[in-house]
Amino acid sequence: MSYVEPAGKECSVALTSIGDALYVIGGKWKLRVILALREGSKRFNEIQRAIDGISARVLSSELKELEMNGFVTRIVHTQIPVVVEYQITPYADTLGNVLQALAEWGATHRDKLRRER
Amino acid sequence: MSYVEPAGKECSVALTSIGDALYVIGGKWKLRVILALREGSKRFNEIQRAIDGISARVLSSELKELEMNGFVTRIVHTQIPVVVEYQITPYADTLGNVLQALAEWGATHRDKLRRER
DNA sequence: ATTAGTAGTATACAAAAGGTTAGTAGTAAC
DNA sequence: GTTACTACTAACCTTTTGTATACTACTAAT
Repeated sequence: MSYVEPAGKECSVALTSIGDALYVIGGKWKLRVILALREGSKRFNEIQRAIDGISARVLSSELKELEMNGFVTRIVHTQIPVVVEYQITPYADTLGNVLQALAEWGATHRDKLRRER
Repeated sequence: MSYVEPAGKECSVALTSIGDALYVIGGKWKLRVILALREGSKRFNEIQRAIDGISARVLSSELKELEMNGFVTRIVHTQIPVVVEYQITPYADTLGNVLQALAEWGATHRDKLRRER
């Protein structure tokens, strides 16, 4: 019973990797912001209008985290008034496979739910 | 400025699919439980011992949700004492691509973080 | 002078997620 | 008789996450 399985190591590596991934892109808004910016750079209020239901406070903190994690660049144009532009980075594109796998699985899952009721 | 982009529809479909996926497998423990059961069926306390830090209360609710979503089967052996076995279903295996994409991206992300500091 | 737009921040609150502790009911070993 | 195991559950607490509302400070148009 105090036996440790040999296959456990690879599995736990995968597990922490998955944990890292979900830590960074998990939550209610992160992927929405990334997807909104995939259409092109946007300013703060433009993003807020593009994402239904997000408040300024939450958007602000999401953008900060996304910037910290290297998904988004904040570009300040010192005009009058000051305009701030948010742009996704090439690093955000490395999420392509993840987004595709999630989108595909989510779609088939939704189909399954519809068939079941 | 009140322009609505043509590519918006496909994108929002992907978005809701991703939302559905994260709704079901998101959170701190869901994937851990699934991965723990991938090694083989386990009883309640065995799962709890296999997953470091999960409490009985949380494990219980995670298992209920996983069962509701068709990822896990609950098998009651009416012995003395009553033994309950949890088993993943074939449907849980459809998550293969998602898990792989997440694990791969998470690993490269972690490498990137290590290189940066 | 009022309204609207720029990009947020401050404060307070509500809801959801997760954690801690203790307890149930039964059996079996020491 | 005390401890430990089976599989949980109830009550309560904390942390995280999200919402609502108001506010700053500046400019430009009406």
